[in-house]
Amino acid sequence: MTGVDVARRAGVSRTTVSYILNDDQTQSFTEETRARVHAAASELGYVPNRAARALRLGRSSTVLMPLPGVYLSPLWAGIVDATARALAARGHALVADFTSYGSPEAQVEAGLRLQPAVVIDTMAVERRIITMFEAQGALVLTSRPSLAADPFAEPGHRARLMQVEHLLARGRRRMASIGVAGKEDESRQGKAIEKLLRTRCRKAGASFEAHTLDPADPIPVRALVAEIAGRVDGACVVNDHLAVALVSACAAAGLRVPEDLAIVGLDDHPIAAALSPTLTTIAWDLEAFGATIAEGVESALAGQRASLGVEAMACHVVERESA
Amino acid sequence: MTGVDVARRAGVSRTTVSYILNDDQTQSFTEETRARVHAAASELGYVPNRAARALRLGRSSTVLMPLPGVYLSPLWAGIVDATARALAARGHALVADFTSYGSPEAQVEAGLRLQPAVVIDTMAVERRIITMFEAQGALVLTSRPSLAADPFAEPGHRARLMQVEHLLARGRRRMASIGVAGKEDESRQGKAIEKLLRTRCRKAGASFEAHTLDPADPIPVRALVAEIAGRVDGACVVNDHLAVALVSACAAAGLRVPEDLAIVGLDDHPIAAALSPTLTTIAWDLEAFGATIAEGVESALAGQRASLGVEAMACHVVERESA
DNA sequence: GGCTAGAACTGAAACGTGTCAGTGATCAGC
DNA sequence: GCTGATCACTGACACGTTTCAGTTCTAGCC
Repeated sequence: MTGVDVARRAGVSRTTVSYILNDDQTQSFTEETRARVHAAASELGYVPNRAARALRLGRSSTVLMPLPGVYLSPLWAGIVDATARALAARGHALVADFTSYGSPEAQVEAGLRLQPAVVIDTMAVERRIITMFEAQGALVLTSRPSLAADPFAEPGHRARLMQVEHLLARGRRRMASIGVAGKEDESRQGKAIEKLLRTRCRKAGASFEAHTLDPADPIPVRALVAEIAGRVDGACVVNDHLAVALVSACAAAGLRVPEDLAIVGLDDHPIAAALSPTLTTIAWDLEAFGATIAEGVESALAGQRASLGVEAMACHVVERESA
Repeated sequence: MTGVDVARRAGVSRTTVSYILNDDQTQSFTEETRARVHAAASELGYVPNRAARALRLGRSSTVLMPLPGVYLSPLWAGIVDATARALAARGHALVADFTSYGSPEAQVEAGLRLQPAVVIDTMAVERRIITMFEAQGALVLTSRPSLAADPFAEPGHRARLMQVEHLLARGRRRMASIGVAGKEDESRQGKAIEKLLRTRCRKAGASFEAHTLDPADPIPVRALVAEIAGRVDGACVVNDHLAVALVSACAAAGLRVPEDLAIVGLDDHPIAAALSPTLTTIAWDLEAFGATIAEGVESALAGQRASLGVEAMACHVVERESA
């Protein structure tokens, strides 16, 4: 089923078919011709050949999202899900590459093999990878500039603050923030968030302490529980993965949740709802985020150097048993 | 950088470049010409245009793996990771589609938009979706036939059996199997596995009972713990998600793990290692699996109706604190 | 020397699009 | 009644690749 078949069926030239199906505004056709072409196309189940179109236009309709190493988090799966649907509605195909090819070079090579029209930089990957994509001539849509402009618009900050607000509203006044001991980028972010939360606690007359942990190792989590038991009554944790480990360590240490220690997680990981006690957490509203990315892709393709407005990523408290 | 540039630089025709770079066995060239062409290609950093090649060949080099709704499991991320790397080594690009488009129709439409050379049926999606891909003319590589031929070669069976063996070896003689209340396909599999485990327990002189749960709801997990407390001393759970919920419910009920109840999970979810007590589980060896899929893709493209030998997916016990 | 076989290479035609540069009508304006 | 503009539509080319069907040249054979 090609454009020729549609043209023959509608009794027009292939050129006409192309103009009409692409809704070219510079051309004019009678309403009757338009209808005939559309009818013929849908009767024949015509779908434009992707390869031919890409060849002619010099770019594919593929949008690439490199995300190596973040697959542990259902949050990212949710982001990808929402983005893919928003892009699909506009005729683009999102390819999320979670694969860990080993080296950044291999990652970029594998990504470039798809010859994507746009590469989305979600800040989840090393900056170096993005730079390499740009060096190879890929069109990159980034969220970094807007973050630099106003770091506190960053969703991570708002979500963590929401945790503290929830704990304060529940009467907790001896607060701890628990993060992961991460890479440079993350820990810089971590410092900024810590400062934000500390300020908020001080304003509320609450004490505040910050801790960082290696999420792969349960031993420090247990040590932390022993350390803060009795001293702290509210903990906001950087993600649900770590929060689950914390809840579990509390149970093992005989610390009651939420009576002795209220715990709020982040991301609404599916396991959070299955835990005993069930985990109170912050969930993301991803639909709007996906739509924002799709818009960014459109304007990037239109030639404007657009950046992502991640401010659009809202969140809300999911109140369960742990806080 | 096109084939024309390479040809000009090497002083040969475009045709020659194509034959040599594709290593066409039906043509002959002097070693010297071959070397010149390869040199020119690498000096210019020539990469064949994917769209042009797809247009000419009538198929892309994209391999699609539809996986809607399984993103909760890091297991699948691991499978995709291994498969993508194996395929990348052979010049294919794997696209794993985790997106939940709502309807199977939308899923298939989005998948077809990529015009993949091969669609991989991993049994994670509804059979109906696969049928629709086939109806649209896609080349489907399936693992179902081989399973039908010998269901007990299926990895799920071997892994569950391994759980029971581990518990038996630890002296447990009052066994429970805990699965999820799932869809038709899964529950049929569930019955087969249940039978297998029951037989094994009987042979060892151990008691056996089977339970199924809704993984999204913690209440039945707690009810189950209350029910089996004191009666059962070993539990093998269908996945780590549910196993984490179980460990957590035991702690809340005051049941000691592993002393009162030993628990073995499945999949080696990253949270399993962070729990208190850490979760003993079964981990998959995914590298070989990825290679098997890549081979299947090659032979499917070569025209042989190949099926996947999922028997290649081996597994092993990861012994931690819970059993 | 004439003939064939093969080696080494090339010209040209597709694959299905998008789009520029037309073409023949019709129509308003003077 | 001519001109120029507008409408409705089309012919033909280009995108970069693969591959069929040659073409030239050399070597081997009787």
